[in-house]
Amino acid sequence: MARKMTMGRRKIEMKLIPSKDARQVTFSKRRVGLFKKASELCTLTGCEIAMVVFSPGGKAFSFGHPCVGPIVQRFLYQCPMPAAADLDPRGSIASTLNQQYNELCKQLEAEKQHGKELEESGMKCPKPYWFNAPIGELNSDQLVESKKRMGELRDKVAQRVDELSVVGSAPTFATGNFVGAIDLNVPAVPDEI
Amino acid sequence: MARKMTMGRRKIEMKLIPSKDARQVTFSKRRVGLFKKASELCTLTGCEIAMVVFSPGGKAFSFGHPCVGPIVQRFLYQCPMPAAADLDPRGSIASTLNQQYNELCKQLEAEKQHGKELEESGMKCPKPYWFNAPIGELNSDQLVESKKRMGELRDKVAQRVDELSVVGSAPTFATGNFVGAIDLNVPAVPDEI
DNA sequence: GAACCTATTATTAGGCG
DNA sequence: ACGCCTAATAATAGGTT
Repeated sequence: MARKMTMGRRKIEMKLIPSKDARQVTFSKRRVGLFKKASELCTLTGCEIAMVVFSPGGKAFSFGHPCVGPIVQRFLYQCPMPAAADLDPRGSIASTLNQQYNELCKQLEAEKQHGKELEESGMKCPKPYWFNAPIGELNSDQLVESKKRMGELRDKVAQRVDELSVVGSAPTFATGNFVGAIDLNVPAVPDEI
Repeated sequence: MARKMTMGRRKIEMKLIPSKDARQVTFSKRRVGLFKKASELCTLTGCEIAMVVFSPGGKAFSFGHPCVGPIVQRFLYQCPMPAAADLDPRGSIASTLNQQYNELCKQLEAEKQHGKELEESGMKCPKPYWFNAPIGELNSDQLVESKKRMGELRDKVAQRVDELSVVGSAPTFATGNFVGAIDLNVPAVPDEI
């Protein structure tokens, strides 16, 4: 009876891998797996995916089906055009943004879930007015939450300003030169990782 | 002895799923799996990922860590782009806000790693704000008004972010990212101004 | 659609060359 | 870095609710 040749796969904690070296190994392996999953999703369902990954070392990888640029472009500038809005004033913008919002909720939930195994905080934060709460009265968790929500709000404000600016004036670089090449498993920036 | 309750997982051909219905099911399941994989890669290795997915039905989903826009911009332009100012006349302000936002993202990530994030005190789904109305439905006066109020809100957010930054720990991250029109965090129900 | 279920397949952590 | 190996974990096809 042959002895076990390897220890086999082992469960790992879902936190930043301490060893920089092991981190790189895991990154390489999992990046391939991630791209493969994306590729499979495309062929199975015919969807379109654009993905950009910056390694811990700052090296860029990208996956695109059919290619990164157009998809990103379509995502970023989906409906700000008045003409497009006229075609579907409500559905287009609302439904798309709504999907994205739901996704955000999912991500938040997932991350909350991860925090469950750690301490609990029993904090209450009963505020419809978290926005105006005196900072001095916030505890640690509330502070964190407040930061997060301010960040989200900031993001939305930025987007809204952009949208309003575009509508209010002429769209600028919507047709500019984007990266149109098909990048598949190819580092965009040759550099050390 | 209980009989087999299900057929279990079965191998499938790696080609476009014929049934439109089954395709949608597979898309939904695998999209979640893909995003989870991406999330894990981020937490394990500290990398940054931006992903945009258009479902076979044309709906947009996105994943970003810490957020989609800056990563995409960084990929497309590698450095701060001058043309971005065209999108927003108040470029400097937006730039400052964006930088602060990136700092907050980093801080949040760091604190999350410490396991200090948790709690779901009702911030799962932020209430819709007055500025959620689809731009396509706004008339000229509403646009002007909306712009004005967004400006005010932006200033308030900036102030708030400053306050939180001072209270929080030291920020890091020095990349000159620039935010365009970004995804995520858009309240579900459109409202009127 | 989403959530749960379970048998099965797919992925991968840890080693080693 | 790349590939190979293996045992163990993770994802998921097909169902049901």
